[in-house]
Amino acid sequence: MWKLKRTTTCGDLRASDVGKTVVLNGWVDARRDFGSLVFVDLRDRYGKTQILFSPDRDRAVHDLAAKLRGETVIAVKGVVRKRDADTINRKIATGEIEIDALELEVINEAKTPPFEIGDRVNVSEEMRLQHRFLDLRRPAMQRNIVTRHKIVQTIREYMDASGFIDIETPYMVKFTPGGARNFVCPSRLYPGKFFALAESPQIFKQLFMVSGLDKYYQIARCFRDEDLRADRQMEFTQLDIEMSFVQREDVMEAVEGAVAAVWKRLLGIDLPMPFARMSYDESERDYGTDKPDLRFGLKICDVSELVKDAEFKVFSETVKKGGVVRGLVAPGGGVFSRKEIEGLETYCKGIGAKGMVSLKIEPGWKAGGPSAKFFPEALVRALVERTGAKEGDLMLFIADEEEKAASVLGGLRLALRDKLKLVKDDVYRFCWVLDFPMFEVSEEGKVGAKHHPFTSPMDEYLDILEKEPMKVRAKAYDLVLNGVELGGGSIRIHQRELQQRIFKLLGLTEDYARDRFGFLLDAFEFGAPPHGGIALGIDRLAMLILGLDNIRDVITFPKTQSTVDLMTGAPGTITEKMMKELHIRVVE
RNA sequence: GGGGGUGUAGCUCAAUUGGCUAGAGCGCCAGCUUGUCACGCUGGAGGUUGCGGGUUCGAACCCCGUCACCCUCGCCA
Repeated sequence: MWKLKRTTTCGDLRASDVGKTVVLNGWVDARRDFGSLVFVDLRDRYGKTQILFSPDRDRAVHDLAAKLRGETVIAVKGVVRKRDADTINRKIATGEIEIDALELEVINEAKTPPFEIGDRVNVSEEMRLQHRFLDLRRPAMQRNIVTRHKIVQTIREYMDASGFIDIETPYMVKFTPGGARNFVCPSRLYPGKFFALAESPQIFKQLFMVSGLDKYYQIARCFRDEDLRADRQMEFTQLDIEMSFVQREDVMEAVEGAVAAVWKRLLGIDLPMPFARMSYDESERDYGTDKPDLRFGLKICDVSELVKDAEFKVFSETVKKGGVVRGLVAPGGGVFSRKEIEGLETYCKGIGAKGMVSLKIEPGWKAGGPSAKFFPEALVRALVERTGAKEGDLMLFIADEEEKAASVLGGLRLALRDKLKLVKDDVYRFCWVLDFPMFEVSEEGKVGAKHHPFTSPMDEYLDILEKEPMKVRAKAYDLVLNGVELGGGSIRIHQRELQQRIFKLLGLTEDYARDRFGFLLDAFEFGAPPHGGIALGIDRLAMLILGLDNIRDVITFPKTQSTVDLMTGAPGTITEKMMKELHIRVVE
């Protein structure tokens, strides 16, 4: 039990509080010992306050303070005192005052921490995750957590004000095929049967619409047993939304409002509305991806038509075989060394390219580089005109089948963004990507849903659904920010017959579809309204607002890339007894 | 499962072509210090160079294997 309970925090006191007797609680951030005078910076979530321990005031208190170590939890009672003009610390909010200590209580001593608690030292992430409770004591991490709180708070206020209601859905659900792998939970009551952790609240929120609850939202945790990335954790948080009697513009408008409210509150920025819109085809063609980074140019150009009869066989043969030749311009890339250009080609090969052709633009429509001799002046002139290249630039071309050329150039475009430092901080370019294909073909040739199987096809494609499924476009939309997919959604199917047609196209037998989704199909027969929604990644949103490149810094206890919690050691084994009770056995 | 990067003191890093007792800053310990605020000064302790094996007169450095962390492809409807 400790005696001195705080009357204020370490971030509150100002010159106007001079003369007050206060009690502060907190952690020793630093101690500066002058033999006689001892200064202690006391820290809590709200800030830092300097405490002065003078031997003239109380010898015993001073001597105790001289022995304080970093991170010890203490309580100090003292008088707020104005600092002399030349000893004011402009770097901290409480820098005009200090506490003249009368009493000191050591509440809990601390061992020397494995790393310094502060923002100025770079500590390896491994070390931080192992001692996350100390890492979270650092001001930078506290700022991330508070920002995340403010984002969620702003969203909740906005959603409530817009008539949305926060409704919870189960996390323990029935396994659903397709999509992300589920985590599975055995139950002692059902041998051989398993719950699954929800990969998303998708079906439940659709059923809310059937129930007439309309305008649903939830800040929901989702669980997916897939490999991790810088922007992916096995459990993550979504802003999940579903609305009835809407078309896609209605959903997009609602999301834009919520996002704009967040940007206004957190960054003071008025986002231009509505956000940019782009079709999936346009995005793939111009940016080589379905999540374009619009903060810089470097659009991809198709030059197939210009080179189809060229002497340069790599180009002409590719076009004759039905492929394409596309390229982009690296501004000022004429100065790249041969090694740098080779580096770019290696990068392209790493993401699936057969090769990369580069042409420097030299004075007088001349081309430079190893392949230059194959490019007569007229062709160079045409290429330059088509791509908009200028003297001193470097044109980079990929010849391949269309999809491959697009994706390689999409990657190359981002590599050039980083290499040439083409984007500034604090620029936010939102974009909706629309008109996604309904289906995609996996490597094994299986037809799968591009978004998910509940997405509605666009009306004009209903007739060719079975005949030419790959031509069908969906009423789906993705929200993209600076090349990061923030979220996606769609107008859903609300008729049993259409839903069954889609299941069938995806290769689900009627029996299987009924077993897994029977309740949904049934629901559609009891008066299902047209509805649609979206889900946005809250972790990614927080990451982008904070200018971070890693989702783990906005999650309190994240897993490593190998899905391990370095602090708790999870996952761990369970006892034989538990396994028996759960009717499960480990098989090698 | 594939590709790439990293691993040296408590922490962050250095160590020339394979060659001196493996160093520095911070932190830690002791002492000095009445206006510091990343205090300063003096001294000190601290190393299985991730782990295992190999090559060599000699390995932090080269080779093989392995582990951990990071980035990435596949995967993430």
